[in-house]
Amino acid sequence: MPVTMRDVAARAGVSIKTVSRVINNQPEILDGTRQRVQAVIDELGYRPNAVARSLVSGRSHSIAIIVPDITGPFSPEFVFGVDNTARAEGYSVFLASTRGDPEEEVEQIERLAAKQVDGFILYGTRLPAEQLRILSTHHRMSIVASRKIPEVALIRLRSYEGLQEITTHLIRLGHRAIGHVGWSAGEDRERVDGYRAALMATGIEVDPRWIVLSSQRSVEAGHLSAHKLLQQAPEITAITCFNDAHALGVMQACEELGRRIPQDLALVGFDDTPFATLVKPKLTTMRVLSVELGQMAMQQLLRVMAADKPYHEHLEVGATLVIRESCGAQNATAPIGINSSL
Amino acid sequence: MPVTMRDVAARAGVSIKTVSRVINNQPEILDGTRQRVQAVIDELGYRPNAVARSLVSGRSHSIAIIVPDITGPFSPEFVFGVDNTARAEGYSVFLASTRGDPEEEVEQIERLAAKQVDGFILYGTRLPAEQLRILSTHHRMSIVASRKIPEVALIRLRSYEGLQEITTHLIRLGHRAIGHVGWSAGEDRERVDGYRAALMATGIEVDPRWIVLSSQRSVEAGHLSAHKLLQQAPEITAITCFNDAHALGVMQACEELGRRIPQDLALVGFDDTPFATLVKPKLTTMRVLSVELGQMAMQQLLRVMAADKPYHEHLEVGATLVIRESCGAQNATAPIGINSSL
DNA sequence: TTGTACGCGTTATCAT
DNA sequence: ATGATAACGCGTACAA
Repeated sequence: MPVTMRDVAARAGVSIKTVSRVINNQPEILDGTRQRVQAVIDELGYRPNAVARSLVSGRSHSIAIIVPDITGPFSPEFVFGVDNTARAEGYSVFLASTRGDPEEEVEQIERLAAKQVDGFILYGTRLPAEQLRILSTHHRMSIVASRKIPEVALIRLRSYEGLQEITTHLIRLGHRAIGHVGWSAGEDRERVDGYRAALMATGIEVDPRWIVLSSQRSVEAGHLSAHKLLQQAPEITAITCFNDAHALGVMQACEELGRRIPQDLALVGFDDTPFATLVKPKLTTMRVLSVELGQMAMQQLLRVMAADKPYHEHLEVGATLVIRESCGAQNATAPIGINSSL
Repeated sequence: MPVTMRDVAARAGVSIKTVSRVINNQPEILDGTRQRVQAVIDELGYRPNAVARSLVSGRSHSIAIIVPDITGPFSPEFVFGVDNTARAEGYSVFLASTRGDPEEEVEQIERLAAKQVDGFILYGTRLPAEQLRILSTHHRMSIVASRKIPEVALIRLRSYEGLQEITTHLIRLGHRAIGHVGWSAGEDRERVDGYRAALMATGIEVDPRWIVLSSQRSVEAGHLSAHKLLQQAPEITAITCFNDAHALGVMQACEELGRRIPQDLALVGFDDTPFATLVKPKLTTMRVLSVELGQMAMQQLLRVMAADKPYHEHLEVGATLVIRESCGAQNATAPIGINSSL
């Protein structure tokens, strides 16, 4: 049914190869024939079949992004960044959400590998390091994570250092009993660990009651965790959070409990989601440049795909502390949120 | 380099066709041979090449979602809904952001059509109705929009009726001078028009000064529009908005101008983004079930793809008024936001 | 039950 | 400069 090169060739009275030359702008061809063939192409509305091309060339000019949850805090921005760079380089983008299920992650990789995608970007993968190393030997991929994963192409988000910085900031403001509303799944515990490290570095012993972990990253999860935390450790004067969503949940809980922020309790988030500037008090948090992160990941993947041997590379990306109102910092400055557009 | 059916066949001492039968679970085969072949498949780590399959079958088991902006207010949820249903049906999903550029929209469709995707979902397309009609004859597609578009498979979001309902609600609360902070692009003016219609139905003449349109849909755009609106028409006592982002911008402006919400000014949004319940006062808005919308679109596309002739179908999806605090309704109830998870 | 041979639409290698 | 023909990896008549 669709028009093929053969149809064009027949109609133009030339061979298939000549049509191929015209399509691919190859030089060895008379201007006359080229124009004649081009005319037929336009007339018949011929469009090259990329699948047939892929079969021959072995390259699909498609890549895949695997994310746990596209609706997550900055997945959309990340995907946007990847998508931009990908298209600029002539790649189409497959997107797959795995709901944080490691098995589904593997399934999707298999399925898309069968479709001959040229590369993968794994964002916030839940797979263990060893499995990622093996996958990296079978498929070209760039991994974006907070963990350190050996022998892969990785962009590491410095979450650990981020929470270290946040916590240290609170310590400098005079806080000693600092709680953490956190999250954990698989090997990813960077943020809690950064929080712990900062306290220990100052010689403060971390009371286990100060930490409440959840397997969710929603506002509601933060809300529940905060209630539990403030009940079992009422002495705390500051709370660090896994992300802004958790922080917002904490704010709700504080309102219910009558604890004022920042007077009675200092609070900091992580991610600098658009919410941060829209709540009262404005949320102190760590800013992550997600769009840029996506661009970096795609660029790294391009290098991985271009290399003819296994290519490992570790890049690190920091998060910057954005001091607003919720932490009660004296010299509070309030930068304009870059994520403020819906 | 990769293992092919031929390799498996040779190693197992059978023909290619026999391997094919094992792969596709066809019955006419001895259990003995099946197991022997399967063993070789596992041993060699053979994986079928979906590209070659596509070339033969003409079906790619891939579909494409085209959105103006993946980071938009409910694009992620929509994509999530599509993705879920798609995977359940064995489809992989291409995603392409067009930044609202109609030309890029067409380019992406062409590019992905060349890759033989089995269908398209166009979400919030900026293309004119006539062009969409033509595209629908060339490609299987489901279109999600607020407009009415003839002769295509469409899921229409009842934005017009939504703004009608919102505005009527405000009129019932006693407001007469009602403004609109809006957006327009291409043929899509449903929301302003719904607002207008409601006022006119009550016999209120719409003062042009009451309407400020912007080409952006960000908080910042709403902020600017609100300043302009309140300056040129200070008499208004209520504002309807294109979306929640605009409404948040209006809130910022009101704070700067010292106009209290809802006492001095009633305010309503549209979309019921997670923000809505997190700001003070909580935002009255229209809820759109984006995930479900995505599922519907994919299901419609499945019908379009299954049909052997052009298949047109018009579905409509409403938005529900969620009354919170910002509109100053007496009998305010405050449903729990369903979008509250980050 | 199993195998042979051809076709899917394109690119690439050789001739001419 | 152009063309015949063989791949690419798989499915499918049709034959054995």
